[in-house]
This record gives sequence, structure tokens and C-alpha cells, in this order.
Amino acid sequence: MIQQITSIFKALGEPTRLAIMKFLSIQELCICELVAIMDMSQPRISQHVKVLKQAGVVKERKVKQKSYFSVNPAILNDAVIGPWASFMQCSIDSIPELAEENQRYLQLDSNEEVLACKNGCLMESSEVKQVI
Amino acid sequence: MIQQITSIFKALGEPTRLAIMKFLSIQELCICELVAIMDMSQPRISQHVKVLKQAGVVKERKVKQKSYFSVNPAILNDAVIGPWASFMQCSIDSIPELAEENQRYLQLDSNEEVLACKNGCLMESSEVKQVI
DNA sequence: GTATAATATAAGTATATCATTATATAAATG
DNA sequence: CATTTATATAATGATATACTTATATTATAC
Repeated sequence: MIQQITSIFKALGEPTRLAIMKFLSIQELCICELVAIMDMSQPRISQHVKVLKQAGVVKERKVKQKSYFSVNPAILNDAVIGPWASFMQCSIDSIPELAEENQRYLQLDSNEEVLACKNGCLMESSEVKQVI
Repeated sequence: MIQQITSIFKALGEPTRLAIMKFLSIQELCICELVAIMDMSQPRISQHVKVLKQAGVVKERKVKQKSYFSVNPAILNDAVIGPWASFMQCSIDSIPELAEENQRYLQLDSNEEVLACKNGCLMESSEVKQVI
């Protein structure tokens, strides 16, 4: 789960790839067209497109020896916001990668450093905002 | 615009920061509590929280000498998906950072490399998917 | 089958990000 | 005002990502 989300956000968190996404959202394009638009080397474009493809935000269509890319149509909903919303809304119990962190979270009150830290300002501290 | 989106996606595209976001979504927490939960050094936590804060996805509340952090409540809607949706849905004309790329995009048909590339497979190529 | 075309991969370098250790700042306490 | 507390910053080293150049792959055309 965490890996999927970081993969998507990492892929989109880079200016060149973001620009590529923008153009692919308007029109299906092949590598050579992206090279012309972005005015960058072919390997650079191929590598960035590969990252986008591995993150699942673009799809490939091969015609003869050429590769046409377009954005995953679900990109504005499920493909990007879906995993993010699921992650933020689900119970931490359901996130295996955070099992140890959750154990420590549930036992914050018996943590020595935190107890020491809370002495004196307990009244003002953490309000529970949301319990799912 | 691009800088804002890459800033947000970069901030969220890292496992440690994603985990921090998850815990902050449940409860406001101070640095020492995050240190205990994540079992990481204090500077490491402070640095990651700083990245999240600069991206605008968490907010800070200072009480005495302590800093409490919580997620920006709009994070599931406006703060993350808003800029992303705006970017993907707006006209490219309205994105100053892509002005040069857009010029080349609009003149793809007179690009020699692209013309050469299209000879022979023009029929099968790019279908316009979306024109805004 | 050889040559060309379109894209992908590899290797090397440069840069950016992450993590650690040490130190600095800012606020509160005695 | 010196000391402790809580957090922030700086400096360094380690790792990851990005970019370039060169080469490999894959498919078509001759």
C-alpha cells in the first residue's frame, strides 16, 4: 500500500514527468513526439515514461515499432486519489507496513521520553481529532 | 503551479513522511511523540516534518516550547487533489512553465524528426483524446 | 538477410535527497 | 541568569535519482 502510493507520488513529483503527463492527457503521443515537445534526449524521455508507466499512471499502446502513450483515464480519480484516500481513511491496523509504529503509538503513554516530555504541558497537548 | 504540485507530491512520495501523515491524521502530535512512534532520531523527524509543512500538508501549533503538528484538514480534497486536478484539467496555455513546450507541441507537424517518424504509420497514430 | 527506424537499456557522472552526529536556538524552570 | 527542555539547523557521509553518451533490442523495409 505505502509502496504503491509513494510510487505514484514520486512519479508525479518531478517537473519533467508532470509536463509529460499534461501533454499525454490531451493527446496520445509517441516517444519521438515527446522528444520534440520537451526538447530533451530520447533516453531521458524513455526513462521518465518508464517511471510513469511503472507507477501505473500512463498506459502504452504498441503500433509496429512505435510506442504510443496516454494517461490512465482514471488518473484524476481512482488511480491517484483512490490509494491516497484509502490510505488516509483506513484504520492503521490495516496497514501492515506500520504495524510496529502502531504498537508504539498505542503505547505512547508508557514511553519514558514522551512521559518526560509531557510533564508540565499535559493539559495543553494533543487533542484527538479523528478516530476511524 | 508545477512547483506547488511537485512540492506536494515529493513531500508525500516518501515512506517515512507518508507514515507521519497517517498518524497526524488521527491525532495532533508533537515531535517527541513522532520520534517515539517512528523510532527515529529527532533531527530526522524534524526534517521530514519541515518538508511536509513547506508543502502545506501539515500545520503547526506552538504551545510553550513545544510544536504540535496536524494534517491540513483539506488534504483529502483541495490541498492535494485540487492542484493536481487543476493542473490536469486546465488549458496548457494557462501554464507559464510550459510555454515553450506548448509552442513545440502546436508545431509538431512541422518538426522534421517527427515528420520522418510519422512517415509510414500516420494512419495508425495519435488520436486526439481530449481537447479542452 | 542486411539496413534502417524507434525505442530501450547500460554505464558513468552529476546532483539531489536522506540519515547521522554535533551544535545552535528558544522557551521555561529553578 | 544558569540550566534544562524541546526543537531546529549545520555539516558530513551515504544512498538514490537524474542526465548524458554509448550501445542494444525489436520491428520493419529493402
